[in-house]
Amino acid sequence: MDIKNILNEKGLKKTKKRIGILKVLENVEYPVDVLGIKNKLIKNDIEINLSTVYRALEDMAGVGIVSRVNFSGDTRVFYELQHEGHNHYLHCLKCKSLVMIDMCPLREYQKDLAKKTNYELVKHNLDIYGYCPKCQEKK
Amino acid sequence: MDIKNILNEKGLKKTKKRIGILKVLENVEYPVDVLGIKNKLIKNDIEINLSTVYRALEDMAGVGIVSRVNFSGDTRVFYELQHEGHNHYLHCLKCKSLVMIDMCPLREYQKDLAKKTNYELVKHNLDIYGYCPKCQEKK
DNA sequence: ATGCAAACGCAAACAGTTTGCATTAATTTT
DNA sequence: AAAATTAATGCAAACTGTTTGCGTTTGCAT
Repeated sequence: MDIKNILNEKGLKKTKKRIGILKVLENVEYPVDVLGIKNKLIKNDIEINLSTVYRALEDMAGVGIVSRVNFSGDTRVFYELQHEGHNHYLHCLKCKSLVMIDMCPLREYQKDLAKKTNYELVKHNLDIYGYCPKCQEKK
Repeated sequence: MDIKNILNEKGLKKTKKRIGILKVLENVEYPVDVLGIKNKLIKNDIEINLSTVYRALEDMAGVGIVSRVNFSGDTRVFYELQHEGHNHYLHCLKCKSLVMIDMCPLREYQKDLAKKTNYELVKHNLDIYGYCPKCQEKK
């Protein structure tokens, strides 16, 4: 994703704060929530109001620059850059750690399903929950 | 699931309100949110306080009678009876309709993944998003 | 029937998110 | 390059969904 131009290309204004948000998302391994983004910006000396972060992300999600993610048992909204592909996560129910799953077993399945149902399918979320090796020991 | 006895079996007290909640969940096609449950109870002349619904569901989720569900772009928590199997949903992004997907392509995949990662996997969420046939016409 | 713990209602607190409005900054027009 | 236009921002307040403390009620074991 070309952070330098994407905002203008999508009809949004290219501001320091929005670019800052995109850089945060670019450097982060997992989806971040709004407060997390604000905190990372402040570490980089970019003062920003929470509602600005909310609005920027909503706008950018609207034009497909970022996408919303949410996880079971957590009411917060997380964001990530809109990936060419898509990500799936393995969650530890105890320590809340997150591991990305590379392989997606659903591409073919989604195609079949689209045919059967006549839906036009655009994305899917897959999250798998369990206990990581460390937390199994503790149990 | 045997609504008559499950509460006592799991060490919870069998009250009218909790039984009412379970009956609501039994008669509902899709996961319901807490307010939805309260409204359905009131229609059945069961007055109940919202916090009672919250606490009852949390307790029942704790002992595995019900399970929490959440959907992309909606921060509310939904509940359903804990199924022997599990459910996956097909979401229309426009009209927000929900269709249950019977077949789960992930059973084998989850087993493999558990072996590879040494996680003890307990559940997964799969939600597929797109546009239903009706909403495709409107576009 | 009595006593104890769990379940309940109510009000208040809380967390995350959204909104209205006045101000500032980015892009467009001149 | 300056002026005009419109989007983006900060701030305070509102709002929604959820949680908590506490006094009262109910279910259930004794």
